[in-house]
Amino acid sequence: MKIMNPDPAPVFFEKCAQHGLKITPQRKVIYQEVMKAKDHPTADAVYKRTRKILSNISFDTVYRTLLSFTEIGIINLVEGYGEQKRFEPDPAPHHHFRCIKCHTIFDFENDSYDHIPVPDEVRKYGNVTNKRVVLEGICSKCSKSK
Amino acid sequence: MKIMNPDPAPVFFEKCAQHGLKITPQRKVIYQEVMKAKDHPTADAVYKRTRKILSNISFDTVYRTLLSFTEIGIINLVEGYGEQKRFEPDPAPHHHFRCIKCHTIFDFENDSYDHIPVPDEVRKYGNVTNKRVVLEGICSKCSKSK
DNA sequence: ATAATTGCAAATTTTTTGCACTCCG
DNA sequence: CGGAGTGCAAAAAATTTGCAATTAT
Repeated sequence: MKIMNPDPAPVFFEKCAQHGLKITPQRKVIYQEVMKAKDHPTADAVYKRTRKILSNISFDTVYRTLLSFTEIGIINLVEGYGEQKRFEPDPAPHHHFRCIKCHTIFDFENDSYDHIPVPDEVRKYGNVTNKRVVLEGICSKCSKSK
Repeated sequence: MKIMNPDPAPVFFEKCAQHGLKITPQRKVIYQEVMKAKDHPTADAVYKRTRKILSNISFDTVYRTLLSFTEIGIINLVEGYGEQKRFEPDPAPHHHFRCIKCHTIFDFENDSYDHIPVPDEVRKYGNVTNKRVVLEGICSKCSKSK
């Protein structure tokens, strides 16, 4: 027998319980689909993927659920330049190379970047919970197609 | 006699000439206003400021002009999370502390951040033209108002 | 002269809000 | 049962596109 919709990881249930979010079939599917993503999907992309499983789920539910997940720290938002929101399912610390033409974000890991010190000066602004190095430039694909 | 609208800095004329952008009164005013900004204004904010000088300028002109300026490198876009675009008039290399609650961006300079090396691994993605460290957290104002 | 730019308007796209119905706890 | 969550719909906000009149080179 094939398992069609295995339950999400325990962390999902924990986080939801911690923050008083109810477990619904929609949320389970959205969680699975967004965590499965290798890219940085938009809400619309997640919506399209979830529809293959829950054919009558609404975009609003997906959109609001992704925002909820972001609030409780299950996923994150990644930086863009005023385009659509993009979600980051990967919780491991990592850094970004962003193409300024096509807006693709390439993830990479770098131990020394992870450990850059927070300047004292910044402490006055607030409490740093996240560090990321953003490198920008033109990706190889875009520099070819000219 | 009072100088009402002094000409923009020479770099403005140079950059425009370099990229074939024509010098128009609108562009001169938009340039002056955006460069004067101490914050990271939205197009709408720049529009409101330019209207005080050119009372009949349209939002579209401001919006498109800011995008043009971004393309030719007079100003930059700063990273956000899918909100409105925000423009960065400061050309000096600097880094950002972003409040994840109110989305305020605090600029800071840091020499060692400026000089972090680009990992070899990243070269395969494309050519890096810009480096920025983005620190995220909750700003002191937001952590008070709770 | 002529090609770029502007202003206006409309069309898209993205995000937010309201509300009745449903369902989880 | 009661409040949180969903789906539908509409509203609001932001961005993009088309075009005729204007203007810089």
